[in-house]
Amino acid sequence: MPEATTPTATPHLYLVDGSSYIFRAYHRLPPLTNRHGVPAGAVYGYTTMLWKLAGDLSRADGPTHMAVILDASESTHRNVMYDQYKAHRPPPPEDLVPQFPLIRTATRAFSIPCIEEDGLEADDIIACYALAAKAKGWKVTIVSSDKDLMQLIDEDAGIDMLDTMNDRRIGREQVMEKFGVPPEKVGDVLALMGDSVDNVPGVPGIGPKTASQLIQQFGDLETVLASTDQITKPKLKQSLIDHADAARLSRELVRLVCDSPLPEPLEDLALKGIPPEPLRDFLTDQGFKTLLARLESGGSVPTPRSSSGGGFNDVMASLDRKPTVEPAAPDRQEVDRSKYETVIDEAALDRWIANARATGYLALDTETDCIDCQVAKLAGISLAVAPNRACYIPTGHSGADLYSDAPSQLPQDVVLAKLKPLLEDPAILKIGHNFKYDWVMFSRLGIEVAPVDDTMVISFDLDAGRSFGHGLEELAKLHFEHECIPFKQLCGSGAKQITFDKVPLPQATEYAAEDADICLRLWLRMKPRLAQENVARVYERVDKPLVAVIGRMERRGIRVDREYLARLSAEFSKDIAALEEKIYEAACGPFTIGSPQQLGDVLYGRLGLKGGRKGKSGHYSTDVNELERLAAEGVECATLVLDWRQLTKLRSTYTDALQAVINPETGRVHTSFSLTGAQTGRLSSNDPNLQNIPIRTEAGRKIRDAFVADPGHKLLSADYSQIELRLAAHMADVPQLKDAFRNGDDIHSLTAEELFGASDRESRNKAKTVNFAILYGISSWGLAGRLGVPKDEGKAIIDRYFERFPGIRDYIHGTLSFVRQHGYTRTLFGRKTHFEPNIRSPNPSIRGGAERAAINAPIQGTSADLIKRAMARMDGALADAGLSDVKMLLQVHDELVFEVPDGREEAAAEVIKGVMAEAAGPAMQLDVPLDVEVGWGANWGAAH
DNA sequence: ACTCGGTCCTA
DNA sequence: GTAGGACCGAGTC
Repeated sequence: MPEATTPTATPHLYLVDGSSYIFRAYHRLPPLTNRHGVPAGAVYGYTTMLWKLAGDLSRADGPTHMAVILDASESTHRNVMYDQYKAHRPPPPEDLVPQFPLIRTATRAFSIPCIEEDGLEADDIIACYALAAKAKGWKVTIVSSDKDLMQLIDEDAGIDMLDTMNDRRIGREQVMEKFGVPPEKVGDVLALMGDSVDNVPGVPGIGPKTASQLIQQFGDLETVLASTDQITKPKLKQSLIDHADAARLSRELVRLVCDSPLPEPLEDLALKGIPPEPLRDFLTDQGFKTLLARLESGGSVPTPRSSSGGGFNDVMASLDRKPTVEPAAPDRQEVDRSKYETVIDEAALDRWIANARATGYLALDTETDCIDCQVAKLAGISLAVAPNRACYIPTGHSGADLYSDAPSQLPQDVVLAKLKPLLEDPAILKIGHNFKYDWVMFSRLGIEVAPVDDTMVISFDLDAGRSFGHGLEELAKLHFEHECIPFKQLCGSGAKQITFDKVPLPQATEYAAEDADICLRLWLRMKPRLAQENVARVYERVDKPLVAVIGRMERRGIRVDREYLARLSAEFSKDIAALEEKIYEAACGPFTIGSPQQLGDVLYGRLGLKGGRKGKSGHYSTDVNELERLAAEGVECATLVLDWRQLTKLRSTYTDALQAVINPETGRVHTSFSLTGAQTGRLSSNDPNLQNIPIRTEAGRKIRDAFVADPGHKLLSADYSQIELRLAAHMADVPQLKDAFRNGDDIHSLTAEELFGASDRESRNKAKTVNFAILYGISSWGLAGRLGVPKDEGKAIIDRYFERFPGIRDYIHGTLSFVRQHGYTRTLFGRKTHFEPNIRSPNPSIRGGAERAAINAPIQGTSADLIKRAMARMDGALADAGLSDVKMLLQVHDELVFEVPDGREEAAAEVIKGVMAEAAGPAMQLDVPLDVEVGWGANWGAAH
């Protein structure tokens, strides 16, 4: 029995210096990302290292005990000694920051204990464990290459080091080779030479060579300092005399603290094997396919050395080992839903309010009976003040059906009256996830919540463009590997779905309090990153203020003329019916016109037309280009279908749909704007989308007329003229374009002159297309297609454009080289959009797409920043001008729509124009003016 | 009841 | 060539 031999073997403790490892792995490995798009190069390096170490478990001299040691906090006893300690260390690279938490995840996945302790650096913890193990006669291997730790090497006592980066064992001999002194003298050498990274001062003028030589000659630091009279070099002598105190301080700074109590007893670090289960999940989740394949193949699953033949059962046998030691840092505590409280009496509510006041901030979340916050009724409110300290306050729960009683709960007005002073207190920060929803709910209940932080917006400002969304559940999984209770589990789905107010309080509490708890944890985790990753300004100054501004716009809604829409619907229906008859006649029989599949078969099959293109689905393409081609060839059926499509589109998407979304209480349509909907920083609009109301065609334009002002008011529309081209001229620094905008010249005519030496209508149209192509990330192929010319000619035009406007070429090259290097682009106001991993894809079409998007993102994003800045200031500027009854209703990317009392149009126009035109200042001075065109009328169509 | 591709509306 | 959302038919569960 091999087991019989195990107890007699000397225990061997491996202490892994995780903190120093990831810095080195980061700099040595390429900037990989995991399948979530989060940088994971260092994590991957770390994982392979653990894998290798785990493999040593089966070796005769391999580890029996193992722990990973991490740095817990910034401040240690060394800062007390010397306030400059590590003071000049630059912040970690921003694509390393998101990897820190993953290091713990990886360690946990291997079921290896992970130790960190406030106030102690990893080096000190390692020293404590090394000496404790030595005292028991154990062998110790320190897995690190940190020179400070070389002080601990003591081969006679069985302490050595292992540098996994180059797979090298470090013993006394290697230390002698490096420092010229034995391990016990390394501290003296380090004290003399200092360390610029940790800001250990050392003695000026003394580097590794001199330090080593002096210690070899005199034996230790104190003797060196006492023997300056024997030193012949005058500079060196003086420096040692002048900086003796600095040398003594340095000696203390590099001394390892080894007398702290062990955070975990040595015995608890026993490691018999690596259970495959959490490891498999981790490797899958990160997309580390090579390691996963090795795990699945079973051959190289790390196995314990005590096992007879290794293999699966032995691995599983180690499942009963003590769980991974996890530090109790605030956001790392496991979510424990049993700690949540249901608040149903006033004393408890008062206690929670006092908790929040004492903390200074709270996370909160509202539960309602409906996802539309404009009509929803409140079911309850959850609060969280610290991880696992969360509660749910039901106020609107009813029984599960008509025959059961409502549960005991506080009345809504009591709860709101008690919460209102807290929620409106400017000294208490309220944190929500997608807080706009809650803001509108509270606003409807007469509470103006402020100040607020929104973790969804924070996540967006940090990680826009990465491969994960910004929903609470998704972020909980990503940042904490925590699975939230699915809403479906509580309320079901589809026809059998119940509303939240019918959920029994125990389950409702677990779900609702968890949301607030997770929101608070996300805030603790992400808020510091805003400053570290240099996006605090765009969050604080642009996006955060928009939460309440947009909440107000959504609450106001816009008035829609229902009868007018109904008449339009009827009109369209009549025309559609007539077209259908004609189409069936032309097609020799009825079919589903709305089915592209059937339409393709009719055109190219039954009617036998030629030249059809098939897409990847194997069906004929029947898009507008194909139908227009056929129509131009005189195919009547194609013309009819085009008309049919336009009218059915208008009817289904607009005239019918808009009538259905008029809020019965307000008689208005309340869209929902998403702050995180567009990766470039634009807003998006849904339920209904009011950012795609038709304008280009005659029939479509009629729909704009359905958006009307309240009686006694006008709708006023203000839009930026050619804002993206202006920004391109500024950002790419193109003198001709900037001059043209300053002089108010026609920009497309100027481009036509430059490109073609003429500015007739055809040349101008071509130039206009080229200008847009630039904004969208040009390709000769795409431009040629748009212009209907051969690819060569497209390329020639682009070349001429770059020749005439070299700034544009430099902008494109500069943007691409930046995004390739950093993985993201930035707007003028600092907004980031990430493009990893696609910007590095080996697939040219994916990479090309990312490149075009990256060229466009700074321009589109800056435009979004500008109008957002204008919106954030608008209500205040109107109020200052005595125009607080002018209401901002809609934003359509470069346009703002207002409702203005009759007679105030001119005054409002002046203020609005001013705010929009000055939106860049004072932070930014643009080289081009921002022109704003304003119009007003009884309806939106007339306001243009 | 859900997802996907095709289509088409906007800036 | 950029950025979105909505509707429909058709295929899947």
